[in-house]
Amino acid sequence: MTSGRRSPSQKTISTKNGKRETPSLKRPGPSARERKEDSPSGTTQRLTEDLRSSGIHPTQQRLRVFQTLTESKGHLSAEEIHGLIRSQTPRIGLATIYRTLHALKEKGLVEEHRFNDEFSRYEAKPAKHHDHLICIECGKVVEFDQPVIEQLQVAAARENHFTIVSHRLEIYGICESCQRLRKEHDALLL
Amino acid sequence: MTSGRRSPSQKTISTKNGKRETPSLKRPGPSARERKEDSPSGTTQRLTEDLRSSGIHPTQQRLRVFQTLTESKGHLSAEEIHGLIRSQTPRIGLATIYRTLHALKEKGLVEEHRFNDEFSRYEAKPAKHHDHLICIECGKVVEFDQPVIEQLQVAAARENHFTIVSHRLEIYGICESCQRLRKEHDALLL
DNA sequence: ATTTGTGCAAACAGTTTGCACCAAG
DNA sequence: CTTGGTGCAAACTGTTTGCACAAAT
Repeated sequence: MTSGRRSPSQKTISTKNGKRETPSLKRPGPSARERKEDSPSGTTQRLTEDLRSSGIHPTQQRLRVFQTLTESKGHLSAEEIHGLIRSQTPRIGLATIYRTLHALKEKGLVEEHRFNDEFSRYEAKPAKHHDHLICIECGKVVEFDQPVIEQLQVAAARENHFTIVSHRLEIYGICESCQRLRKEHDALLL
Repeated sequence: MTSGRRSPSQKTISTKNGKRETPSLKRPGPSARERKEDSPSGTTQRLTEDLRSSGIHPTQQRLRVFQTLTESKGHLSAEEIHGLIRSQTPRIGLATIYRTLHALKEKGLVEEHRFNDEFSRYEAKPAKHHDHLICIECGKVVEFDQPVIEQLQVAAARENHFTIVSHRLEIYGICESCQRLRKEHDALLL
């Protein structure tokens, strides 16, 4: 009971509505390739180049996904990314988001996280590795890094004859504002 | 394409077979409460007590789940637990496994893990916290503990004004035998 | 008789896939 | 024309839930 599965979408969209009625209104603009949209000028170019040099053909959609991840510095779910992009470019499929994320992840351009036991969240891979502090009340995620951890893991791995590929340290706790909320709440009960 | 989703069950059992045909063969034995089965003598008693003192009414099924987790020291998925129990006690539902795991987790008797990005795996909560070393080739999990990590996380949390509740450190790498396999494989290519 | 737990099947939610169509070389 | 990418809907998979029945008090 009270199984709190915070879901990004409230309900499954009843898949019974538009059954390929008008496959026409696909491309409103012109060639649709040189459009820079309304993003900060040079940024798009750089991202495009990043994709290309990673062997990912930079289509509009892929660029949008990558861009969304780099701009909003948070840890977004696939559906959140979908929603954000959709608000500007209506016709993009969730499947494309997933396919793109898969490719980006494979090429090392994004990282996938599964905090607590929720669905996957993605972030553009940062220059230097960092770990996460997650609030179990509100879900807030704070990044931090502790270079010493790197050495510790080497020791642990060596003892067990493992070759390290990566690591993941997540600290679960209660953030400052939630602590405050708790205190207020407790005060009311006394 | 090569989307490696290692699944504990190959296929969904086509839910079209037994539609409540014979709700009879439920309880083969006698009162079915005092049965110790074939487990090491005193063990069952202790586990029963553990459950009871945690406020979980110790039914046959719950006991079985808990017992399976404590005996097989590994990190089992719900379906694996189901399979193991089923081989001795045919009629137990997967839903019961999940409900029990949920209860056990809530009471702090088991821990849930989601290594890599697979399904959940469970382990009986050990006396002292430990972390995991996971082989990305074969999925083997080795436990280790690094008491120093405890201090580091305290520091990281304090800086960010978090109250620590728990942490999770997973190191992904390649285990000894898989390293050997790789070398052999590489040798063949030269 | 009341309460609690269970098995089963159906529902869910996140993710993946099959396919017809679109877009670029 | 060929190749690869996309949108859509359907399939899949791990997990949860509704419900009728069973077990224990």
